[in-house]
Amino acid sequence: MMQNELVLNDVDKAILRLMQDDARITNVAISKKLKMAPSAVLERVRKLEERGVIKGYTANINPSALNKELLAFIFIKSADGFGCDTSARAFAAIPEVQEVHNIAGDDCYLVKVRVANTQALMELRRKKFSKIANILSMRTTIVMETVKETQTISIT
Amino acid sequence: MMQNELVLNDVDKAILRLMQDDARITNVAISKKLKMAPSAVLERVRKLEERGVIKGYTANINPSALNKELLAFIFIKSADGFGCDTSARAFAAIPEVQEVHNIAGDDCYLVKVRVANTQALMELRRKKFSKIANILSMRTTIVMETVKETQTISIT
DNA sequence: GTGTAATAAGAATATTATTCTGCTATGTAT
DNA sequence: ATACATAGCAGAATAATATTCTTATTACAC
Repeated sequence: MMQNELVLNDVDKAILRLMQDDARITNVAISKKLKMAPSAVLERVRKLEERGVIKGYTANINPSALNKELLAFIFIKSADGFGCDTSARAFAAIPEVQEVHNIAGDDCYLVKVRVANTQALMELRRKKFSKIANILSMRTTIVMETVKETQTISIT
Repeated sequence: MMQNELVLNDVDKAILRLMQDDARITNVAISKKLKMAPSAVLERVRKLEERGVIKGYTANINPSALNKELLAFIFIKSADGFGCDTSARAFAAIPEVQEVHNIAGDDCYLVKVRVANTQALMELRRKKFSKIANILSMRTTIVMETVKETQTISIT
């Protein structure tokens, strides 16, 4: 039998902690920290990838280096029916859109976007969002300062 | 002279694109795609790291594998004075908090949290947030479905 | 021209990744 | 209890990669 599809043991968690902290850590480094053989670590990492526990690896780039210093959240009311995420997919297809969430309470979406400046934000709204059907209203909130921004999940 | 502190050329951008897409890509693989020597790529990657263009590398972990399936945004009004981010730092120190933004318009914070379920969210509010001084009010918005969630920046 | 700095290639070496084999523990069916 | 299958890990051998160092080239300032 196998029922370990969803179960992570302590070794898995330790690996995830290390790779979440530094995705470019070597297998050898992991194996030393965990006092295991590199081959055993490799096997576990592969299984974590195969099982979809690890979805991928990303480099975190400084937004200002790419002249993308303006972060904003846009609340969008849409005429999409229940279970229909047509406009959500359209939002997601825009490169400047980092996140699209269907939020409770107001039958609307919360969209996180990152652009160069307020002018670019205006252009994004006019040229990209305005083309998307079903949008009833948009409310934009601009971020003045970001104190913390990670995707890190606390592994206990 | 050197004024390249902030300037990225096409090679840099190509490297960033590749590493943003897959942070565990090898130097050799990058060098083949870019038709360069591995040593040259390595030198550029190191400089990107040193200059802070690349802030780090992260493994993207499936939240449901870690039983963190509830995402929520909390809008917090605080009595912090201007330029004072005492409570923001307190928010950032909480492991379940993934993002803390100082947003315009309502002298308040937008905090993104990831927890197991609604019960855990309640506990987080009671045990962690309620201890933080200066909080005037909190409004929580629960995410029902996430259509897109990345930190990826479009590199043009 | 001359010097300097940045950039990249190439070769040599160190380190790591990967594969494969075998061992052990665990659980299951007979 | 015995036999069998499976998961997990270690160890060794080999393939691949990372890293260092040297050299060449270019661009640019003086």
